[in-house]
Amino acid sequence: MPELPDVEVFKRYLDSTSLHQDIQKVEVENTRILKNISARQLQTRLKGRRFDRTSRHGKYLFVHLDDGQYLTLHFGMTGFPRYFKNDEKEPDHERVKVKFKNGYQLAYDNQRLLGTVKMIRDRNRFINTNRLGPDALAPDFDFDAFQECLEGRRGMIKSALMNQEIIAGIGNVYSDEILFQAGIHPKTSVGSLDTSALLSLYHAMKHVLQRSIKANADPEKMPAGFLIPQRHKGGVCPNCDTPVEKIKVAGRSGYFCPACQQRSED
DNA sequence: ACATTGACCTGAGAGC
DNA sequence: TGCTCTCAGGTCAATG
Repeated sequence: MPELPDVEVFKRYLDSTSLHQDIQKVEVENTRILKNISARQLQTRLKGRRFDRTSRHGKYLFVHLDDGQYLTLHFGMTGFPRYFKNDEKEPDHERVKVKFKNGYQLAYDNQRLLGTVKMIRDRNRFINTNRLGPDALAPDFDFDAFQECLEGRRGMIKSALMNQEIIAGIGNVYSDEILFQAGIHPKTSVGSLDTSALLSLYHAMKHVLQRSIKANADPEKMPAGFLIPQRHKGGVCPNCDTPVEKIKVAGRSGYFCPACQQRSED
């Protein structure tokens, strides 16, 4: 699902396909995906412009326009971008198409309609009003900042990792992987983690996210020793072959290895 | 102020 | 075959 590594891969995809081209027109197939803007307004604000560069914060992708605006994309659970020639076969669930003068288009595909396409003028304001925490991979998000974010939290660590107000970018799948690499049970309460546990959690977070981007966020290309390819019924721990267990944490299905991720007293 | 739960949304897959 | 049920999971509003 589009979490930080997936969105980073999308970002690089846009960088290598969609920058510096004149936008000819915009077609909106489903307006539900648009949040603060009508289809007509979106067209007006994009037509004749170009994409200069992109940036990412957590699971949000910002496409910087040449006039200072930002096309802001969130992919929900099933969203992805695709750049292709106008006469090629379209993806199944195109919601918004940005057509360039060169005969190609950038399509926003999203089966389940839970994502958003917005136009904004102030990136920092957007991050503040949406109460997004620091991006998990931001260089200045160091261990001290990480520790500070989790201070005073009472819930379960898996929920905290997935909370975008605390840290931006981690969702259900990668929170499982991070906890697995750190050897921490998903239901461990945040307050019961000591400094050494927090330290291994922090390093696991950075390592898992960076390594996953390198693997193109593709489960089949994940390094040996990753849990992600085993996140299903019948999966086994890559370290000890113990069958993985599935539990509900805050309404989400979490997978973990009951042998490698023992629950400490809390 | 914080944590948890249910609704939103669509299609795949299970079970009968 | 075809129907119904469950599940997937990011976010937000409602509730605890």
